[in-house]
Amino acid sequence: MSRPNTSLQGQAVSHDDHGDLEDLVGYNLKRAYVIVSADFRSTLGEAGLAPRVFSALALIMQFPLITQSDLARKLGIERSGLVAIIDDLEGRGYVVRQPVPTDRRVQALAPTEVGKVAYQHAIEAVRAHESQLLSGLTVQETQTLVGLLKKIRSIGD
Amino acid sequence: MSRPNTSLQGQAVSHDDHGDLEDLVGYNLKRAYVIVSADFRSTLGEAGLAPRVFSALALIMQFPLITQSDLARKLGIERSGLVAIIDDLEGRGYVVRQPVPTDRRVQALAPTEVGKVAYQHAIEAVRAHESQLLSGLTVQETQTLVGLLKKIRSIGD
DNA sequence: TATTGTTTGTTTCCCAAGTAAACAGTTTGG
DNA sequence: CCAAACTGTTTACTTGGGAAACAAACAATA
Repeated sequence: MSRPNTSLQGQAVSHDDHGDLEDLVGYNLKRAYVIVSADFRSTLGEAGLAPRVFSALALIMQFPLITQSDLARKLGIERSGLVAIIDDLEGRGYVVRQPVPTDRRVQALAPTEVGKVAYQHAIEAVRAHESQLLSGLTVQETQTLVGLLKKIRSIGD
Repeated sequence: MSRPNTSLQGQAVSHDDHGDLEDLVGYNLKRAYVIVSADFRSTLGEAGLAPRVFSALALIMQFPLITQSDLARKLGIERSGLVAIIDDLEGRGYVVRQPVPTDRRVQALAPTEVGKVAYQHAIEAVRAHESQLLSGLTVQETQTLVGLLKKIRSIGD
């Protein structure tokens, strides 16, 4: 309980007082995420795609005819939550739900032509804004950051 | 529109197809945050402090007698949102709202003795779990990560 | 064939986190 | 002194997401 530090890494803990929170990965992760996602929203504007809708569209572009269940798995959310996202995309005419003859339970998700060009515009805008937001970081630093984040992501199988 | 890349950094974009999302900082940030915050919640358990409540407590420990407005500013949330958080902490007996004679609008936040020991236990548990969750990263890498995240945080003034 | 178990998309209900707007009480600056 | 600004708070709203239930469809096995 009051044993100071028996961690694997024997991290020195450096117990000054710039505050405990500043050393926690989770806290910094959240604060940084808030900033980046706010930038994302302002990029795609008022009636633009929400982050999760954009992510879904991106994965549909990458894996055309993917199933809703598979997509939910890739996104790390529940199938039930995906319904509204696909409704959104279908409502914009970016995606269609196509019946699959070989398995009448599933509906494959296919991007429309409109969806394709809309996505291209979106991804360009997002990339541009993101690289401008992160202009305080070198390309090296950004790559390092992404690499480390992926390393964390890989923990979750 | 179809201009490939006019970004400040001239990042090579490497347009293979491992998917656009994987290169976006925002996406990786979010996915990583989900994992770390899930770990946080499992650390503090069912009836434990929510992340934001923990953060508030940590800042109250660091800045005793801080004002609710100041705390909200430090946390980057609205004053209105902080009310429920302080209600939570006060309900647990970890914190008290103390009237301040010199300014009768404000109520200074002070940790109780119970709050202090509860916080010590919590921060130790959080640190232990976090360093175990991130045992796939070297100490160096973790420090680098935190440094880069702080750099992003510093963008938001 | 009939039955049992599983998967898919969906609906409905719920919850957590956070913002925006309004408000009364209280400073504070011109 | 009075208007402007600030404090904590309530209420209503939005967003992102999970849990449970369900009918339709499929798979496997008796």
